[in-house]
Amino acid sequence: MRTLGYAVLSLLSREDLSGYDLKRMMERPLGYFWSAKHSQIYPELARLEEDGYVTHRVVEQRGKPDKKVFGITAEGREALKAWVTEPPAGRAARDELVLKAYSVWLAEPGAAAALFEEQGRRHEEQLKQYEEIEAWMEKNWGESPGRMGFEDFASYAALRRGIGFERDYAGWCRWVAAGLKERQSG
Amino acid sequence: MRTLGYAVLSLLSREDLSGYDLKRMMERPLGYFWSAKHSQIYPELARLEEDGYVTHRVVEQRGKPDKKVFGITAEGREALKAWVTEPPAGRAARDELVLKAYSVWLAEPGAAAALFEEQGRRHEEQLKQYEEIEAWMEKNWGESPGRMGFEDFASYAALRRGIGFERDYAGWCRWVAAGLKERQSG
DNA sequence: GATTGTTATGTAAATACTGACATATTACGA
DNA sequence: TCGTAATATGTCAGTATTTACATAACAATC
Repeated sequence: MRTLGYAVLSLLSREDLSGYDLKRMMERPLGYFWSAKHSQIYPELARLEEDGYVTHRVVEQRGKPDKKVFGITAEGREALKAWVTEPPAGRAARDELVLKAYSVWLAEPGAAAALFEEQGRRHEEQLKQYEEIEAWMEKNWGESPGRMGFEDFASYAALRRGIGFERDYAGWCRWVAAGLKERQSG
Repeated sequence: MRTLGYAVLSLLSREDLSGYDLKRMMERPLGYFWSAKHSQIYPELARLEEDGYVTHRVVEQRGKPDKKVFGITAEGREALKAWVTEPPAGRAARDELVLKAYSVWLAEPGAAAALFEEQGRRHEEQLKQYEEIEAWMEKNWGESPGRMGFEDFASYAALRRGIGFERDYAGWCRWVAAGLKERQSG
C-alpha cells in the first residue's frame, strides 16, 4: 500500500469520517505533516474499501447533502499497526527556500533579506499556533508525556515535531536575513 | 519555469557541469535540500537549452566516454536571480516518520522505541557529516558570515539549515523513543 | 428570486517524479 | 577474456500529485 493509504487509515483509526471530513483533516491537523487533495482521497477510499481496509455507510443529513461515513476494519487496523514500526522509505528532501538561499549570492542583499524576514515571520506565526495547541494539550492531558493516554501522546509527539521544526526554521530565516543585511551596507 | 529548472541553474551558475555531474550533485551536496534523478535532469537540460538558459559543448575525454558540458547563459543567470527573491510556493509538508508517530499508539511500545532510536542514530550521523563540512568551511572561509565571500555565505547558509534540521530531528526522535520506553515497563 | 457559500462527491487532464529499460566506452581485476 | 564497476546519455512506463472540471443539496443573504 502507498503512504496516502496509511495516512487515511491513521485518521480513521481514531474516528469514523467521511471523505469530506478527511479532506479537511488533510488541511489541519494532519496537513502539518501529510497532505492530500480530495481528488486523491476519494479514489483512495475506494481502493481501501476494495482491499477490505475500510467500510462505509450512507448517512442522511438534515440541511446538508447525504454523506458516506467510512470506518476502519480490523484488517485495516492490523495493516496500519504493522506499518507503524517499519522504517520509513528514504524521503527526497525538497525545500525551495533553502535552494533559494543557496543561490542568494546572485541577488540584491536588501531584497533577499526582506524575503527571509517575511518567511521568518510566517514560521513564527505557525509556531505560535502550534504552541497554543501545545498549551491546550498540556492543560487537558497533563504535562508528563509518560502519564497522558497513549493516543494523546502520539498526537503530542507529532505536534512536538512541528514546534521544533518551526522554531528552528524561523531562527534560521532570521539568521540568514541578518547575514544579508550585513552585506547591504558594509 | 519549474523548480527543477532553477535547481539545475543554481548549480550551473557556480560552474559548468555535464548532465552526469549534475546527477551527482543532486545526490550531494544539492540533494540535501533538492533532489532529482538523471531521468529528470537530461530532459530538463534539453528544455533549458531550448529556452536559451543554458548552452552546451561536447568535450572529448581519454579513458571515458565523451560528455556534454553545460554552461549558464546571461539570460539563465537573470532568470535565476529574479527567482531567488520571489516568495516560495506553499510547500506540502510530507514526513512519513511524523505520520508514524501520530499512529504510534497502535504499536508495541518496544518495537516503536527501537524504530525511533534507529532513526535518531541516522539523523545524528547525518548531523556529524554536516558538522564536518561546517568545520571545513569555517576554517577555509572564516567564522564570520559577514566576512566570507557572498557565494560561500550562500553555501554556508544552506548547510546551516541542514545542521539545524538534523540536530532538532535527532533530538525529537530520542524524545519520542524515551516516551515510548516509559510505556514499556510502567 | 438570484447569488453566494458550505457541504458533499466525484472525474479528467496535466504535471511531476520514480524505477526500469537501453546503450556505449573504458578501466580493472579475476 | 569475462565480469564488474564507473562514466556517460538517454527513453519509457508507471505512479503520484495537482489543477481544473463537474454536479448537486441546502442555507443564508441580497
